Amino acid sequence: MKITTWNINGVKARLETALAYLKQEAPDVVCLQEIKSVDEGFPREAFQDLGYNVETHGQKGFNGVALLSKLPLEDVTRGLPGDDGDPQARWIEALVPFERQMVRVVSLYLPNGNPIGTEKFAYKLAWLARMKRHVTHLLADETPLVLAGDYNVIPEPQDAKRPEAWVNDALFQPESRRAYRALLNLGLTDATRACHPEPGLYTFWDYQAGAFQRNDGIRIDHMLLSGNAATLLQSSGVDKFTRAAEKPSDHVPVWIELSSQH
DNA sequence: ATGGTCGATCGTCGA
Repeated sequence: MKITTWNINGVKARLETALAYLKQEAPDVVCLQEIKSVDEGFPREAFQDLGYNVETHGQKGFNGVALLSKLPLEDVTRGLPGDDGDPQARWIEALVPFERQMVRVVSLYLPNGNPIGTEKFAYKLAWLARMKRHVTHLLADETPLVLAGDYNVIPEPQDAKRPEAWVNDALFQPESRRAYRALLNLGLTDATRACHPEPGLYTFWDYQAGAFQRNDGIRIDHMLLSGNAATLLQSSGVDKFTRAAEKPSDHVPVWIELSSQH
């Protein structure tokens, strides 16, 4: 089973780009972030025509996440549990049939948190703490867990072409990185890093100042796997070629292949 | 040091 995560930076602006990619790569499950659409405005029929079941958690203007799956999605949860008053649409989880069992898949869009020293950064850290609490609950279940999305965290210096350029950015703050490590320390595996230990692998390049042409990127889109999901991990990849196409997102798709066969 | 580019929406914020 191939699972892909992609921050598409607006589903309306990216519709033709996204459909062409999905037609070509045909992942079984797709986790989308930054759909920037309300649920009623999401072009679900276009994805259904490619054979996907569609579940969205959107809001007006910003944020918004979605799950697409060729097999039916069950037990859909919208919103990160732990704060019913949070209006920001950044989390959707569901169960997906896999072989003779189920896998729990999450599409998440972690807060950016810039600028540091503001309520936006405090919200990012609070969100990370809330995510850790919820993931702890999810891990108490034996269902394999895949946490896919835009984490807005540069885990290590090797995850940036120019780490020195990010020292005052919320994505590379010690507090952000510490909270991300605390997630990993629950027993999660960074699937991309597990398959590709070498530095220089990025998932985001700013639109500005020719960042992609200079390969001035960062790795902030991650797939974290529970232990029993990591056992199923066969391969992973980052589809950098999409960043060079017409009307690209500033993020590229990240994928994993899961199977119990060797 | 500043501005540089996109998307949603239509002046300006968020990234």
